[in-house]
Amino acid sequence: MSNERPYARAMQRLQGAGLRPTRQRLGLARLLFDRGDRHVTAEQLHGEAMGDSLKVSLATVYNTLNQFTEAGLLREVVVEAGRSYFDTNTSAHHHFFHERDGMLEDIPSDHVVLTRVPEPPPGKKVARVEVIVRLSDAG
Amino acid sequence: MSNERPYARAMQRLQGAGLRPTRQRLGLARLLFDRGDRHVTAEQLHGEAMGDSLKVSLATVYNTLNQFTEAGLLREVVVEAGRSYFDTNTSAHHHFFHERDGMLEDIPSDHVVLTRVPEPPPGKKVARVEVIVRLSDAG
DNA sequence: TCAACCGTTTAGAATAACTAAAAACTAAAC
DNA sequence: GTTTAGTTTTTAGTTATTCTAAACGGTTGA
Repeated sequence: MSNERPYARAMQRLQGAGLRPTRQRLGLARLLFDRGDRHVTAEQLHGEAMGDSLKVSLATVYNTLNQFTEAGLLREVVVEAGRSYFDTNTSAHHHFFHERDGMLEDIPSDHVVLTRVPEPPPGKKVARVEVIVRLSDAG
Repeated sequence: MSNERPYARAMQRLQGAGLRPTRQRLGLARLLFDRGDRHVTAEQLHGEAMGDSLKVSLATVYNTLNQFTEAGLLREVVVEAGRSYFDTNTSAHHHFFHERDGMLEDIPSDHVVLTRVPEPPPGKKVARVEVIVRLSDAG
């Protein structure tokens, strides 16, 4: 149904977030959100955009990813020094991190149960609890 | 008792890790390990060294932190893009991260209980489970 | 319709964190 | 001491990310 208007969904997302639908943003939004849950780095996304003949600079990719994150369309996940992943799944969930190849993968939410969550210190509140399960090759 | 030989402990640690006890490494080890549990960045530690009139270059601080980490004396914790913390507590434990000022703090281990830990995918094993509780100012 | 204005967006330049390589130095072994 | 092997420093990258100034595009008024 949305074959005729491939940008319709991306457009809606941008409008909902109060971001102007520019060619670059639409293109990136489509790459990000029209392919199911994804975990991308800025570099990767830039590469995909090039391959998709969308002209964007890497800086714009960073700007866009940060704006999307700010707007709540993405979530930034930091697992390794010097590399940020952006996750299209913004609901509460956790991650496997494959140390060998640097891949990030969602953990189905019911597979982690935190029975006890620590009290925040006075004057502070818990913004988010993040669980990262680091995986290595089985011995 | 160790007042007379302030470097004795640091010396032992280095020897245990098979690292030559040079002036820089001894000085840094002392700053790191003789003050209880700490979470430092390379920049911070370099600053402390300077203040302690220990001549070390920033590159050496980075090298040393990485060597100590490799040797199991430290653990690297990544919570924010573009900044690594090194934790002198290498036992299994978790962290509060204060988003406002970028401070990292240990969570007493019995304050987090993971009832269910996810199965690793086939061919993989769990190397480590990391819980980060992000704190913001209470509304 | 056109032009002047003005906030927004973009992309190249700049910055910060970190690493690598080569030369200068130190510690330990003989 | 001299040699050797391991360390530190310096310098020069590299990489991820941010800054900024110029280009864009939409809006208003003529």
